[in-house]
Amino acid sequence: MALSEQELIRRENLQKIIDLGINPYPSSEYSITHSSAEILDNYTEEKKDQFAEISIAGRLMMKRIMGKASFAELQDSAGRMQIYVNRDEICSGEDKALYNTVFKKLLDIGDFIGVKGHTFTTQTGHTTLHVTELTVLSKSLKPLPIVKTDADGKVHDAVTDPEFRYRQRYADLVVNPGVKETFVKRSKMYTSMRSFLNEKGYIEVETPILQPIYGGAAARPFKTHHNTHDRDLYLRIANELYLKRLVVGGFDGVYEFSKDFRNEGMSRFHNPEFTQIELYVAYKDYEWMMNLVEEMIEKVAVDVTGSTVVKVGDNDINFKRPWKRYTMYGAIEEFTGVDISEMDEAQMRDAAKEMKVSLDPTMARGKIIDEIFGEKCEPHLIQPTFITDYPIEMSPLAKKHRTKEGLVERFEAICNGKEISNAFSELNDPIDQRERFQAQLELGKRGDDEAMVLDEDFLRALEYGMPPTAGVGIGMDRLAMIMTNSNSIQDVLFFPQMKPEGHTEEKLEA
RNA sequence: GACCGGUUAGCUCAGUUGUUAGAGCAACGCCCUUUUAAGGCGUGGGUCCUGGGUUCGAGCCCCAGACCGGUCACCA
Repeated sequence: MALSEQELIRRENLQKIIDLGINPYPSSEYSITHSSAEILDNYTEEKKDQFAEISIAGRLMMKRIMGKASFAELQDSAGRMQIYVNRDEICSGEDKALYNTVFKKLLDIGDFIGVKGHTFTTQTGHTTLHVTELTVLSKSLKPLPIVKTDADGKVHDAVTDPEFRYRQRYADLVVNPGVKETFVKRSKMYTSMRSFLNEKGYIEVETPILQPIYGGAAARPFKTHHNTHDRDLYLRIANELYLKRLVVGGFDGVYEFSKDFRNEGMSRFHNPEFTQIELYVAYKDYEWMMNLVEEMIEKVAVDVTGSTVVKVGDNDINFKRPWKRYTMYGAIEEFTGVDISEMDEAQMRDAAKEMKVSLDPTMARGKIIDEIFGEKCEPHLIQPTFITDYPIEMSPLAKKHRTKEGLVERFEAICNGKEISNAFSELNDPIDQRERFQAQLELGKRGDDEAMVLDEDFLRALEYGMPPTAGVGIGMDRLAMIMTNSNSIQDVLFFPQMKPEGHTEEKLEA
């Protein structure tokens, strides 16, 4: 790629810095006493002494040069603050090159510098670092987009092109205010859940991502090959079956933040790799798990946003316990006025037709129920809501309902019209489990490429005996979308999957 | 996968009825010692996504393709 005019000038500036005997990429530690935020939040005229000899480091993001003195803005990981650079103070001797040449001409927006000095308040009332010593820490060769924020806080020329933002997240993070905050919140979600679960004594574990048999969900996998054993392996679509093996082994509470991979379509709710937390607790059931999920996510909301009420688009979503609960049939009756619980497949088809829900002729009873629910109920469930008691056909890993024929002990948590969580009383009857797998195999033979595969080793584990267990999976990306008011999964993933850029492809082939 | 929209300077965007490509910021030069979307004067910078076509002439019209987004379909 040909370099732009500005890139050429930056390379020339780099060489000129070297020619002046300054290392543009020094290796020694630069000692920082404060972050920009620590200064801005704590400085007052009375505490001047505490801020008399301090240092900060970061990117130069703006220069306002006024002859022999200048203002500039330095951005560090905590924010941005103004610095004041005076020629005769950073160049106390005769040689004024550091100011006249290096600072004024050779330093560009995006360069990392470190500055030492004292804090003061300008005539216009802005806390500013008065620089007495300036060190070049790293030269930037590529111009960053310029985004400005005015006195009213209005952002001008924000980089909005999603392609730029997702492909060059590093630049998006530097220039767009608020992007970093999204990811800090995402991180806090993890911290919040970890502390919640650790306090209860559950153990965080790691299980294989490369699996000989993919299981625990219905999805198409990514396939890869292990040369040493000369066999195909799959990237996990879920870690459910491995965590249950650990429950068999005697861990009564295990969880894992699991990066899972599904070789399927992409949308603003789907990325080929995504993250779930899965948790399994022995001697519990799905009723117990509902209470735990409520409690945990309410805490997450408070830890991440400071409130149980989270603004998402036009909605205020309230995670305060208790959440609304419907059975699946109950939800359908609530939103359509039709009780389908006693209907056979043919009656259900008619009912669906009446509701203008379009069905595939191959759909069986369970699938029809799911279709009606997905069409008529799910989009209306904005506030966090539990839906319980799913048809058995769609839940091959869940225990049969203790009283209701044809259903399983399963719940999903729905929020903002989307599933965020899925849980069961886990099926621990090895004979029933084998039959369910076999039913899935039949589906597979009929061409369902998402049907589950029979996992003999998992069945062997179940045959040793697994205690009654409640299990849950929570979609971390979708929860992050809600907690950060993001409209797309790409906004809560640092590096969402993208098709390759044309010119980088050529380089790979060369 | 289908439909719709987008792609012009480093960034944000104009570009009329087809005839020499525009602005702001950024960059470069000069001035300026408390400015803050700093300011003043001046200058340079373009594969108009790619490839074909129509035309005397295409950023603009036509065809094909690439990438991005949205909606739908698919999808636990």
